[in-house]
Amino acid sequence: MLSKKQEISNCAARLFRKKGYKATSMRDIADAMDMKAASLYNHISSKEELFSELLLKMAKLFTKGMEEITQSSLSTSAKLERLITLHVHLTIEHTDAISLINGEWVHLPPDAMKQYVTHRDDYEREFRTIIDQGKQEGLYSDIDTDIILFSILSTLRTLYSWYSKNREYNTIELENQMLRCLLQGISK
Amino acid sequence: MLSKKQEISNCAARLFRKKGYKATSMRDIADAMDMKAASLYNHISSKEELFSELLLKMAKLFTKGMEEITQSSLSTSAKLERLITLHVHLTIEHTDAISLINGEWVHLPPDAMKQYVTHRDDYEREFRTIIDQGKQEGLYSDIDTDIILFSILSTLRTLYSWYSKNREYNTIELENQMLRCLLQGISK
DNA sequence: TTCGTAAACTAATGATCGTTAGTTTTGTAT
DNA sequence: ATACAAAACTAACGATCATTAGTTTACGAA
Repeated sequence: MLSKKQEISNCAARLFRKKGYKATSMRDIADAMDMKAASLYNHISSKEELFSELLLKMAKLFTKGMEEITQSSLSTSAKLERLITLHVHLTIEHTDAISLINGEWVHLPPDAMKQYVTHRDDYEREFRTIIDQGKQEGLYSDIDTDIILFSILSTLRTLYSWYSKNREYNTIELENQMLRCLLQGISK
Repeated sequence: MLSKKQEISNCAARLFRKKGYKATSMRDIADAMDMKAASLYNHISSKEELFSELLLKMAKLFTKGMEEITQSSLSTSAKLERLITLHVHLTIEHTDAISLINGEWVHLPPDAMKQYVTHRDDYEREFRTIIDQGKQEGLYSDIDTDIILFSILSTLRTLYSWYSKNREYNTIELENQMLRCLLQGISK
């Protein structure tokens, strides 16, 4: 049984994704919850906080996943593979909330924005370190590290969109295809 | 010398990208143009139309580029390469406007939305056809065509973001790196 | 049954939004 | 200089927004 606050949060995530944060009114959320807008404030403190908590929760999940991977004794190539499956899993479990990390994060209030950007920059820096390490080990081609990073991340960050239209896809098979596509490329 | 309307359009694109369509007020645009909001209406007819024209202009540029490629006598692999360089060129020339195609298009009014989605779906269908053709010719691996398409498109559609932080990057070198990254993958 | 609290409601507030009406300024052609 | 149109301005409109205040309802513990 989900708490009412959690229900509201899930509901808001779905609407924020569909209509955007600014275009989603508290009345929209209330309607979807079958309540009046004012009643929402018995459970949440503001629209901004509702939104910030959603995004920061996702940022922390990524940070935590990254920590576990970097602190492991896995090989470099296995670390990169784990990063990819981390994205796949979080996408499947939090499809709506994860959709907000691409564009809607700009609507974060200043304080949450700072925290969010810190999480994001840290994450990208550690991701880049793993790619660089792999290049040093001779695993990867000499394409610009930033381009590799951007290419992989943009695919992983947009996966929610593709997944929403292909929910029946087998999870393990999806992981497998993503790994092949991102690591080996499409050419034979 | 740009027309005032074109100046407003460029200005709006920049603000829509930075703050989002809904969060950008006519007063914001007017401030950036050093005018009063009401004066904008001597040049444009509404905020919605300003936005719709921006997005439909981009959609049509992609449709036109795709037409030229599919109707050419290039080899399948050359067609795919041309598609990638088409994205690179349009990204460089219309960085702000192109940023709107990822998420902000949901704010299009119904009529423009229909046109936009038609352009987009047509484009993706033709893109998919080229990938399938390449697979038949034995050029590409047997990864799910939809996953290949989604992976390439999400990278190309997010290029504007990376390019904004790396404007000094040599265009030809950028194209080259994108081609290698998207076609051959990162593994050695 | 009664009491107390959690959570719903109605109603209203001030702010901001896109847009219009009406007026004044600016610049150009005669 | 005069006339005219383009384009700026001020002021205001009705709508919608997030949020608050005050009130009523629902419900479990005593």
